[in-house]
Amino acid sequence: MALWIQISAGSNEPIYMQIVSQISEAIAKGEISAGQKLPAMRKLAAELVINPNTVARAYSELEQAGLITTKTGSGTFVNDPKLRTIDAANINILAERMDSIVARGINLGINASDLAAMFRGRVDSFINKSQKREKENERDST
Amino acid sequence: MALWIQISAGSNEPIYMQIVSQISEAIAKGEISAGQKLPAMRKLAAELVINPNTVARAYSELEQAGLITTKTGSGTFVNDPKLRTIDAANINILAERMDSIVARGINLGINASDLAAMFRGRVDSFINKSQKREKENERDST
Amino acid sequence: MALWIQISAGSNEPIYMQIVSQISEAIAKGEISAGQKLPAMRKLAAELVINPNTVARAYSELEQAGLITTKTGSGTFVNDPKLRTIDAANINILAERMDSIVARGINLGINASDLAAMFRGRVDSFINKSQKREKENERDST
Amino acid sequence: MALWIQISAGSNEPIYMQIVSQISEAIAKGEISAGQKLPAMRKLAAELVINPNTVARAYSELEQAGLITTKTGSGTFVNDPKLRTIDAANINILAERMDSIVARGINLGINASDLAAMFRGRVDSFINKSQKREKENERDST
DNA sequence: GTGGTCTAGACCACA
DNA sequence: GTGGTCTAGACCACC
Repeated sequence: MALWIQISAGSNEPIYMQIVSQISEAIAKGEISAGQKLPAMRKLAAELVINPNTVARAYSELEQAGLITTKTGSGTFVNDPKLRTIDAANINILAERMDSIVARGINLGINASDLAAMFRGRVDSFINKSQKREKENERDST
Repeated sequence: MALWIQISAGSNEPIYMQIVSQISEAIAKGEISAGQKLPAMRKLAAELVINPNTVARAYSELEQAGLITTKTGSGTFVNDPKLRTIDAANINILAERMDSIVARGINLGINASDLAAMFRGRVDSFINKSQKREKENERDST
Repeated sequence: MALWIQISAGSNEPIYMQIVSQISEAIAKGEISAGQKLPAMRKLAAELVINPNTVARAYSELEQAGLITTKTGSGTFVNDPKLRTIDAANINILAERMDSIVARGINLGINASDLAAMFRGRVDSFINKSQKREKENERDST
Repeated sequence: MALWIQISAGSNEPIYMQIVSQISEAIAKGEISAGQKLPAMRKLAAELVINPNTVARAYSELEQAGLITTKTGSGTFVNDPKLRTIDAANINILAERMDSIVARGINLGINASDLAAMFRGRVDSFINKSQKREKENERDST
């Protein structure tokens, strides 16, 4: 399995947080199963072209959250996946961020339906990329 | 009109950003109309019990976003929305922020159409508030 | 490469603006090229014997102008000029600044064609410096 | 003679300074001659829709510079017009401001000849407005 | 090491 | 009264 982690340098979200989010959500969704070995920190750092300390911090946060365990000398492994639910708190945060974007768009003079259409477009392009990636992965593993 | 701005000290979002968001949303909703004077920096700072420099920074961001104009010695005023232009750079920034939200939503396990519907809902509630506000203004001025 | 920035304390122009002007002119002339790292805020502040916040403000203005990008923890870098877009708002601001100069020149008694010629001269000298710089860079990299 | 003073609210130059510049240059050019009465401060303030204190400050600066004299109860009068020359200092300031604009334009991606053409355009539009105003003045005085 | 945010308090320029 | 600038110094987050 190739690495699905994508970091965006321009984002406000710190790099280590992007890694934490993506790994923890992948675990929650079952894309990574219990007992599976995560990529070595240095390899991951090399692949993402970031500082190894940054990956170390991400793994450390994940371990503190109880999601993974590092065994010195052999690697880092996924713990028993606790089931996650879409909780109200996360939805609320998302809604607030959406409100902020809506206000910004309206202030820029974009009308309501254009704004919604634009968002729909971003969602679609996101889905398309994901599917493309999945196909590539299938082909790679064949 | 009382002051509607509410800041939460414990939040991850910096104080000046909370002010920026709330004022720009208020402008987008029409709660503050063009030409209206914003509270004086020092007064607002005193009311929110924060440093005047923090308010100054928020106002400065709003000015650079083209939403307000400061006239030294007389105050800070909301710009005419007609003066605002939709330029490519701003659209791109908006698109990036949308992408970030989409990724977050998908990571949370929300499917694509639910996400788009949710956004559409936020836009609609935004518009409804604006229209309600307009009606009240009409009634007040009658 | 030594530090070329020179600030004059007695000037009417605020210090942070002097820094903004000098850096943005240096970028326009190609004296600093895309991807290059600017001096760290605190180091520059120490060298110019001013407060780090003043440098921070200058860098912040440059970032909002789209000329540089700051990456927390690693530094501040000059953007790729190709990423910059010519939008209507910026053109309008430029036009206003030109109008201000024209009025000033006319008030000083300079006639219209002399004024235009003078401006043309400034543009040419600007371009010449850029080209000279490019040639030096070519020779250096040979 | 109508009032030729034009103030621009959006300018960085303070209003009182704009008045000082325009009156002093008008005196230098002989558009206002010695002994002539300047408009009353309150009338000028009303016409320009600004605070009377601002006009008072401008007149006060002009008096301190020895260009005008206020006689309480009768008005403000132009002193003997000292001849002014276009001095090097002013030209240098103008050149610096031009350089700043050139850098900004180049940074925005505008090429050299477009930039010069744009400036030429602003000069022309300035001249046209002046001539139009002169014609109106002629018609008014007929 | 880097930048980001905030405070406290000062002085100035402008209307 | 208004906003604009600058300093000194603190604490935090990130790489």
